[in-house]
Amino acid sequence: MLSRELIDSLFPADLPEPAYWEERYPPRGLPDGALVTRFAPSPTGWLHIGGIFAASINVALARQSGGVYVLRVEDTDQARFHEGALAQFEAGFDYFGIEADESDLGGVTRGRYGPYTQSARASVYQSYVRELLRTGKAYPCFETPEQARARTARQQATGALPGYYGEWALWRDAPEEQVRERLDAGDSYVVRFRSPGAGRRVSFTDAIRGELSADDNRNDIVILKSSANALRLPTYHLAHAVDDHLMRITLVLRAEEWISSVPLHHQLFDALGFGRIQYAHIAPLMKQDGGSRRKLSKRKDPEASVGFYIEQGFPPEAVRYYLRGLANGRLAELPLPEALAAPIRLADFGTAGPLLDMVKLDDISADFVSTLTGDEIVDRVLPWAGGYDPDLAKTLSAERPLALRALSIERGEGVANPRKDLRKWADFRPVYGYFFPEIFVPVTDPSDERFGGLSPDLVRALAAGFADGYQPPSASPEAAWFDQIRALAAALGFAPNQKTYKKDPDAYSGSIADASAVIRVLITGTRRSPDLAAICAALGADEVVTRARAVLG
RNA sequence: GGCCCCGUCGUCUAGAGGCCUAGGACGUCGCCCUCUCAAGGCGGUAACGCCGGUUCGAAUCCGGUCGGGGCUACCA
Repeated sequence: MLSRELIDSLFPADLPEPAYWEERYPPRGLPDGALVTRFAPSPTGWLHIGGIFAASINVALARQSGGVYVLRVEDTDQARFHEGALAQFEAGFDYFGIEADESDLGGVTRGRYGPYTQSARASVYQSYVRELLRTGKAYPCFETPEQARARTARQQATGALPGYYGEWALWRDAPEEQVRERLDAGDSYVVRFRSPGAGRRVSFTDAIRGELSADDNRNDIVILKSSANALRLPTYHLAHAVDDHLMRITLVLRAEEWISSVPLHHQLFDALGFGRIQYAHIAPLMKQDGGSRRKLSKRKDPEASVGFYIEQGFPPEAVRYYLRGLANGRLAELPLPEALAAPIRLADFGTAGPLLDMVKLDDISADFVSTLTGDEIVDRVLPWAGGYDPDLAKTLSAERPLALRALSIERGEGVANPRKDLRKWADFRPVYGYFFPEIFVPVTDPSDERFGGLSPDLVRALAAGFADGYQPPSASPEAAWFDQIRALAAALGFAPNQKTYKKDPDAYSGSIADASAVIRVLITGTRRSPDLAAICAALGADEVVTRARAVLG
């Protein structure tokens, strides 16, 4: 064992003892059953949608049990730190309404267990590393990265298990003189954990998966990164043990890729003298890729990034509802408000990774939007457009009454079967844009394919006839308004209905549906729209006639 | 290579030995409604990865196998 004097010389003289931290971060004294949870992302870019998934579960678990939800930033990897990631985290959490009880986000520390950013807690970890060194449960290791690579290569070549253990662990029991020599030479070192693992099997309980077992860890993993770094930070494993213990977390819910590390983490907690914490490992969100499925990847899949949902303007309620249903299948069968209010149960989690189904999300989203009033929709589209479609934002705020008229067609109060044509705010322009003269692009070419292949002459005749004799919808029923199109179509040789047309296609110019499609395209620029009479009422007679004439040149 | 996790319709899942000729939802297909959509109504399609075993009886238990995913970093 290395001398106390040598070990202490490795750290600042004023570095606190572990007892200091224990006192500074006392047990929370919460009632039994109150869960203290956390979500701990790394600031390496946009938050992954899986992060929102995990964060929402953590908040729900904390809130429903009367506990606390902590947001911790794990920035121990300085090389991968991404400028702006923190702001994007904030934007993401904000969008989805996920608010931490304790965090550093926004530049303000809320909570008395902070700081909640690992790079700001370097001395906390160091106190514990020094303690581990003093008690011989850790040791300095001077193996260089090149040597480590060579070691791994040799292990692979000989079929040995990779890692730093047994005969490969050259610095595990190095004599003090040797250590001192390298230190004097100014060589950098890392600190490794002296694993007590003896190659036995261990078993443990996962809150979601139940009883699990594995080979015990016997690898002397690195716990404190190279002394060559200006800021000496720990690796994930040590940081996890120290932070989750000191922040008095009671449930560590994380992705299943960490299951393999549980034996190691137990060793670490034991060596540190910490009580073990309950783990719950959730399956990652997956993506279909050819014949197989893989983890959703931020690099390859746009829908993996939280930014995607914000840019597209998916209502957060819909996304949260969908995600909640993925967490607990039972909740997917409940109506949205009930599902969002119902408790999440760890035991109800599936253990296989679900595929993210964007079609299903669209369906949920369309359902949700159909329950909103026109005012609510405008209030949501406006801020979205402010960021992603400035022209639309301008138009919308100038023409709010028109927008409300547009959004009252076949939706809103008293409508038994509301339209479900809006899934996300980016849909607004393609679906409702034609209501606004400022952003509407008239159809001027009579042979435009949107007219369905009708002859240009017929298109012009329809347009002229409609414009010339145009009767705006009055108090009269919509059916009566449509009569003018019927009459016009009949005069131009269109069949009065589909059935008649189908019986003898050659006898007609087309069916009433074809004629009406032309009017529709003239007025809206698209073959898909709500009731024509209602649209024309919203637009006003002048605009309708102008649009109809656009194709006459 | 070693170890770990996972495996019911295309997707999310219900199912904890007989209630299962496997249920629901989304998708998809057909029909109805209809001036086009979006919907809505009705109906259909479609799954227990495979092989053994235990049992009177297995999607459910056991073993194996195949497939997918993960860990095996001074990344988390």
